[in-house]
Amino acid sequence: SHLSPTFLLPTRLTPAAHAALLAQLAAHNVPLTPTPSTASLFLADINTPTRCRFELRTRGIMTEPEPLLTAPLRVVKVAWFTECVKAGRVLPIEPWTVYTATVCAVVVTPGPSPERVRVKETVREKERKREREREKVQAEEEQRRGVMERARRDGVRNAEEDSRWRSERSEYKRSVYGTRVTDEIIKLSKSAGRGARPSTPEYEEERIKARGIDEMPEWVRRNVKLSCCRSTPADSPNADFIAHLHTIRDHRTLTSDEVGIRAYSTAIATLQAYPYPLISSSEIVLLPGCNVKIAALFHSWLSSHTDPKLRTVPDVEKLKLNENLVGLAMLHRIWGVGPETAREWWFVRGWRNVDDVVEYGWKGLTRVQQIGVKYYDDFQKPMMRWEAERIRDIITHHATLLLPGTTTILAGSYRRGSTSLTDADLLISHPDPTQLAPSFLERLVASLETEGCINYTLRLDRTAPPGRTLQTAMLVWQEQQYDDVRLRTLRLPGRNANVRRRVDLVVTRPETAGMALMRWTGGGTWVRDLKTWCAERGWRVGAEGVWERDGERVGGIDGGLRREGEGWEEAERRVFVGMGLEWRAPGERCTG
DNA sequence: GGGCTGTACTG
DNA sequence: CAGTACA
DNA sequence: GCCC
Repeated sequence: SHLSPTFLLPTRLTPAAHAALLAQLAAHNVPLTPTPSTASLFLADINTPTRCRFELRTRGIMTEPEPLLTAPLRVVKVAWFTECVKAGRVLPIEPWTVYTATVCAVVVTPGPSPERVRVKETVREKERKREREREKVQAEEEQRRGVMERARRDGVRNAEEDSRWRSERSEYKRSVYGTRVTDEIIKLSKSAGRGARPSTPEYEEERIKARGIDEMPEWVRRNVKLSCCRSTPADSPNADFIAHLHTIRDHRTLTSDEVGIRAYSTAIATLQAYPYPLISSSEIVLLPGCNVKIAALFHSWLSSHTDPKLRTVPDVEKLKLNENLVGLAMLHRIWGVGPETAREWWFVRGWRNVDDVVEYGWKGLTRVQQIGVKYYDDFQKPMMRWEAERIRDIITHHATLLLPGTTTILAGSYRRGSTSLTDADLLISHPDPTQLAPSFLERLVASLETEGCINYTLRLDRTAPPGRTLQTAMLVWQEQQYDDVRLRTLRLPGRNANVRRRVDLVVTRPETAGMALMRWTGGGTWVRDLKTWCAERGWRVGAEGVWERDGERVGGIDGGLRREGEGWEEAERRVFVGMGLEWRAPGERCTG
């Protein structure tokens, strides 16, 4: 045939589809090449030039886009070939061409061939892709910034400013305000578009009212970056703005942008700890973990409307309306479905709702995903505090029958004081270290199963090697109806209408009760920062204790449970002391 | 320019 | 090993 | 995205 050497890219094709297509291509005398580097025509199920470039690059072929007429290399939709077969003749190739380019280098990569057929990309590849996209955007930003920088240098900047530029951090931040911050603000208020009011008056106003660093809370002045070293209450005077940061973080979660998740979590935790209503974006850059980006978002929010209740951030509103993100979030709410699976289901398999998942994919789901789908609605329903208390009381009753003297405590968001909960976290221990057998949790779960309180065990730690006595179980709970037994014995078609609840059980030996309580009380960023605090001191911290980097338990940290009943919090206090941290009540760990 | 919490199960 | 789930 |  007159075709150029051709290669079929396996991207997004199942192994079976890939093989079938190869056979069909061969049958139609398409000149297939065994390696991509010798091909000049690529067939692929890819929709964007960027992606084509990426796929070729992962195969060592570096390309630059090139106009169609002169390009020696092109990537064409597989559909072109299938349409040709259908039509019985060679159709014009142009409409199906996704990417045309010239090859600037071919890198022979050692190691495993990338021609493994994959159903989906690995996380690593996606990270790399995101990285590239981000770099591109950043380069544009830098360019724009450079222009402004030069303009400014012509004018106001002098030697004194220049040295301050590089000085100590909060100083640095203050001097930066007026340069990078204003750039960001100008950029954003420009992009804010029609709905935005002119930004200059607000900006001038901000300058006048800006809170100085001397009026800031003590932890800001000391530049305390870790949330475990400050008080973070559940209520914030800036809750409306913080909600927008949550939206951005959710987006970063769905795109597996670990770094973005960290950055926004840190910023959220800081603002959540900040006790005053924010007045200006200049105030924000003085806060640890917040810099020009967060400040720009705040400015965008502040200038979006005069009525605080009606303020928005245009970029965030776009995220909320993005149907892909809305769909991904919906799938992600299924228990057992993380970002990777959500993306695979939404983009590759095209499932648009939970019913699609059931209809087209049920058999392929993991066991816990099936449970997650089955109780999708129930698991979204928030639980009241009294429900968690009931669950605690029932489990405590069973545990005490198995082992008298057992003590329990509700941790998680319950302990932090939330009024509505997504699950119940119950810690279980016993003041006598010799009493808790490794099989205790298993026997407790079995006992609750017999009683009919547990529908499913999502996960149960069965391994109990010597030295490890902390065990966890994740359960699906349904409160029994009082006449359930009667219904069962009389074989009446009774239906239990109680909502299924997620319950996590943690059995800890008394020596590690304080650590375990700290860990399961959270919140997320608080625990993360706690580990950072320990890492900075060369300690490794697990739920079972604090260890030197290489093995030995750190002396002076005693989180032991000494007494029955009220011993939990005292054990936790001793851990704070041992770590050199100030005690924080659970209600002050609401890092969001 | 490199780093970002740490652990354990499931498939 | 990758993905997910805890807080 | 922010920090060192």
